[in-house]
Amino acid sequence: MNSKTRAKAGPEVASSKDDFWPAVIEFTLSQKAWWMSVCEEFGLTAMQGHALRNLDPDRPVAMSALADFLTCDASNVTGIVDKLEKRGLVARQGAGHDRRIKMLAVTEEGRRLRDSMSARILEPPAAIASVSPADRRRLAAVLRAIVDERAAAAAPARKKVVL
Amino acid sequence: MNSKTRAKAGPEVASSKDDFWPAVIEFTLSQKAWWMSVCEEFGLTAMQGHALRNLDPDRPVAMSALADFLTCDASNVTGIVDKLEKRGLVARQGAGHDRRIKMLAVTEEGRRLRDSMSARILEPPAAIASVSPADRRRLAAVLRAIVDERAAAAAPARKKVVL
DNA sequence: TATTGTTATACTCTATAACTATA
DNA sequence: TATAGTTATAGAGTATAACAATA
Repeated sequence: MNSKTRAKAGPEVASSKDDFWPAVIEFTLSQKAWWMSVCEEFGLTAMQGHALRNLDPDRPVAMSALADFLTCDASNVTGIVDKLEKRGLVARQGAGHDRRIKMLAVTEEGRRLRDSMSARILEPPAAIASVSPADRRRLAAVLRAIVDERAAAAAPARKKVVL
Repeated sequence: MNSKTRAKAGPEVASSKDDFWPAVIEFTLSQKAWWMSVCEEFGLTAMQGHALRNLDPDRPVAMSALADFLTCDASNVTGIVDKLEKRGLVARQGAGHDRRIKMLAVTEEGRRLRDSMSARILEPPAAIASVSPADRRRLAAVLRAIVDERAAAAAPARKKVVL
């Protein structure tokens, strides 16, 4: 049921142009389901998966940085990290220079799970095999431009470090 | 912080190819935040927005069909529809031929809100303006192919009506 | 005073299981 | 028996507000 089955769609004008953005939106929805299923494979919820994905096995990450990445409140991160820590995937550590800050380190078990999940995520769908390198570059560029555009619109007063 | 800042990345092989899929994943995340903000504009949660989007102003939709679209349990849909109905955006109706089934009709107020939201959603980001019609067709086809592939993998024994 | 993270609280989303009413 | 939807319950995510420790 892809629907939008309008009885009569009226004059078929610029259909190829108008289909692009709807296709992008439809794509996004399918990705959500895909992400949940991937996380489920590893016994994680969607947010726990996002959190673990953002952590760095080589270098502890501050709670606040994780909250920033997940775009959710710090109090929320506390609960999410609690569950990851209870499962032994991450560990809270002091930051040393600033004792308010807590850094999140990935445990050995967490690293293994994270690596497995990364490999799983990066399995490209078969459907992109036929796409030429040029098209890949173009599509990737478009998607990144949209990301940047939306991010700029959503966070007008964010850090926005101008490297 | 796009990171993956590996100290030494080794031989830089096929970098343009390997960046494609990561770009797609990153895009998906930004879309989630975007969708939430759009729904918020209209006083809806993300799921309420999805539900309203799937309903048809011209033709009532069964609860079960909505559950299917949202890929969540029927008991969950009950609560989501409760809130939409309490706000006067949708109304439960009998199906006539099968009195177990409840159809969801969009109210006049619901239709207005839905139309506004649709218009808002279909505002294409400025970033896609530079993409040629030919590229749009190709890129849309890629995205739809991925959607179909993932849907087929996720729902092997689904209805899958072969129109 | 301001910041980092936690706790308390409340609401939404989520699934499972038990239930009602149909079929 | 099987199906459509509800209710009860419990776990997870979510934000706000109040708080402790630290800067």
